Amino acid sequence: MMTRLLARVLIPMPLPEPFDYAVPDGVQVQPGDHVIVPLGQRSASGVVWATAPDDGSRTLKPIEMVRGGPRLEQPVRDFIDWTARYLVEPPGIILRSVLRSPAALKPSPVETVYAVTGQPVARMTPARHAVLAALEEGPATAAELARRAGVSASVVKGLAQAGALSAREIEVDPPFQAPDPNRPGLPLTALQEEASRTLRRLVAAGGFQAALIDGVTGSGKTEVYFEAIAELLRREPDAQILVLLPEIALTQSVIKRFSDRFGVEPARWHSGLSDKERRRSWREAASGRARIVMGARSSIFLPLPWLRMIVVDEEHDPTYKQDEMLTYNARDLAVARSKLAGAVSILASATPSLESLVNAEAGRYVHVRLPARVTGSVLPDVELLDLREAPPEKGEWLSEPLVQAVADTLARREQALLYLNRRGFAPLVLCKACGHKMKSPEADRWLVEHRYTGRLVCHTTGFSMPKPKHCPECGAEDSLIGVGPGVERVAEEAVRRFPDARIEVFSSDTAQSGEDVRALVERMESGEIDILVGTQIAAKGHNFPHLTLVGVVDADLGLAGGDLRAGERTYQTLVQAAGRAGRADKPGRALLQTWDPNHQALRALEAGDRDAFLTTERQMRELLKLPPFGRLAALIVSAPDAGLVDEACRAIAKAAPSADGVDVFGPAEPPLGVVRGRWRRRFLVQAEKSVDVSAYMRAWTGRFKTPSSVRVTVDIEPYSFL
DNA sequence: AGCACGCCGACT
DNA sequence: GTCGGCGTGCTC
Repeated sequence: MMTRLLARVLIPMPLPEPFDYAVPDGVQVQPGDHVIVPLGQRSASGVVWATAPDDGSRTLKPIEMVRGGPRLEQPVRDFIDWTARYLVEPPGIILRSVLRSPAALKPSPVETVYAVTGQPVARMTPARHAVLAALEEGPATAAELARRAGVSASVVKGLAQAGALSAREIEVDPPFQAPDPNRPGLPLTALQEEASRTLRRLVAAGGFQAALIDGVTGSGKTEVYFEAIAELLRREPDAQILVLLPEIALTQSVIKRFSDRFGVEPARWHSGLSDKERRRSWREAASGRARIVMGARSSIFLPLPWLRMIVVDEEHDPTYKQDEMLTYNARDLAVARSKLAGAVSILASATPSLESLVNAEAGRYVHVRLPARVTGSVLPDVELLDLREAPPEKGEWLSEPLVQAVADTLARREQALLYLNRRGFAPLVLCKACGHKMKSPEADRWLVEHRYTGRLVCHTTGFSMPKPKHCPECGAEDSLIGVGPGVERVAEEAVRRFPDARIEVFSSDTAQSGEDVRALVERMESGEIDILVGTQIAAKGHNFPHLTLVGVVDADLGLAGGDLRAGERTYQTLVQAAGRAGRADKPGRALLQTWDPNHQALRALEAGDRDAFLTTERQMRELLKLPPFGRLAALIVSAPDAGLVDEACRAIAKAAPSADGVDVFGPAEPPLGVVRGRWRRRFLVQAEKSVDVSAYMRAWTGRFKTPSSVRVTVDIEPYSFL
């Protein structure tokens, strides 16, 4: 008597748990298999999570069919389960993040390509000749050859029939080549060699290990973790390695360095991939054939069955934290995933997060320090410019000492960067007649004036409108004026001050694609630009050999506000911006304009004393039991009107479980009180380190019900909270 | 997430 | 009289 089986199937939808289905006779399924199952009135795709004997106590619908495609292996399924619990989400939501390319479950489509056989052609015609000439560029499909030769595809077929061409089936999405760990890398300095030896030992030890590479900009962190990758590939040629990078703009240079070191292109993964690239990367990753994947934060969800190492480059970068759709921090998930898979985690940064530093100090992470710059040049001199002593003219933003420093730099035929983390022309537009402030219709935010496009733009929602001629409040004509500086206005001032200099603006508005960024970076490298006025995007990872002066227009920006990490983030950004100056053989200078020259973060930067800054920052967090010395979570409630959200919040507040070592604050109005027509409120949960906040949030969200128009989301370890 | 069911307003 | 709005609930 054969015992019947049931399969627990996880469906990529917000269902609370996997659903049970009968396994039909003669059908074989294993955990990880992709299946089609009936769900209500329709069919859904899902993944077998477990199988068990079916005792027949319930009538189950049968599995409709087993699909092919790379099975989701145990470590991947464990990661999905763990992440769902940690983020307080239904597991199906995490599965949906993993199955980002449904087309990749099918094998790659094939196409027929033709190559010359060398056999002489009996009847040569001009058309046939053209095709043979076109083949000098290499084998191609009939359609492609016909296009190249300007003839019809039947000429190609005819040549194949005559034996002059051979036909071969190839995969449209070809596998990635295996990287070669034994190619010589760049020569390492003694310090890099020592760091790389530490990491190689870590790899050799096997199992879960975490390391923090803590090295100043230009110290060669990349080369050091490349050696750890090489060591792993020498030991386990089938191992998979995931390299997380903060954003696409940066991946170009790192990918190039990777290709130079390992002789092949890595698989790539980010939101900008075409369907075809996405399908190829996903399939190759999931099948285990792609050894190296380099990608943005969402690649933490790729199904990598033989994952042995995760590198998180620029681990402190706030873009690892995603706040839309699913709220997660890819860096935290990376460490957890390594632990589950018995893999190595390598976090790298010039300005590590306090969380990682504390982990390193406590011995949970191996601390690898790289103090020197590879090129031998030192970090720039950092000087604070006290704006109280030398205030700029009204309506201007560059103080006299900064202007003088730029002039000196230009006189030496070197380059200057003016850094201001504000896009557009002016961050606020108000009516000089009535004082009305132009606000976004969908969010409680100021509209930013963009003069290049002549529009007012909301940087939160993307809303934009032409700048109106009349004030919408009082009707006064031409009364709307931009207040405060953005990069466009600073560039305008720079043009006024330095009419002969070649000045360009570098922001996400002027460089929208990776292509634009590359072109701008090239112009800067080749010396076609004298003064670059840039936002955050200009402060990251580019190597400009002739850049010797960085002027930070507003070093105070970002120090205000109730963000826990504001000081840390400002410090990190300023170190990065300052680190742009003087990379090759020329020493650099960084001038920071500030109204508050006694601020700790700025003083520490001026003294080049990271430890002093970190020590006070650390003490503050320890005292207040904030991360990493305590835990935080937020509960965000939103609804289409204010009354509804307040009513829901009253019920939610009442449902908060009381627990030892847990304090609940709120509801408060978050910085973005209204987003896309939805009113928002936020509860903040502060707990002791030993408390499982995810479990607490799960218990809480299970204890109230809200109408369908009210949305409740959980944010574990929120980044900004006010 | 989808999809059905259900209970109230303006239409051939 | 019905068509259709979207609020509520269920899907193994």
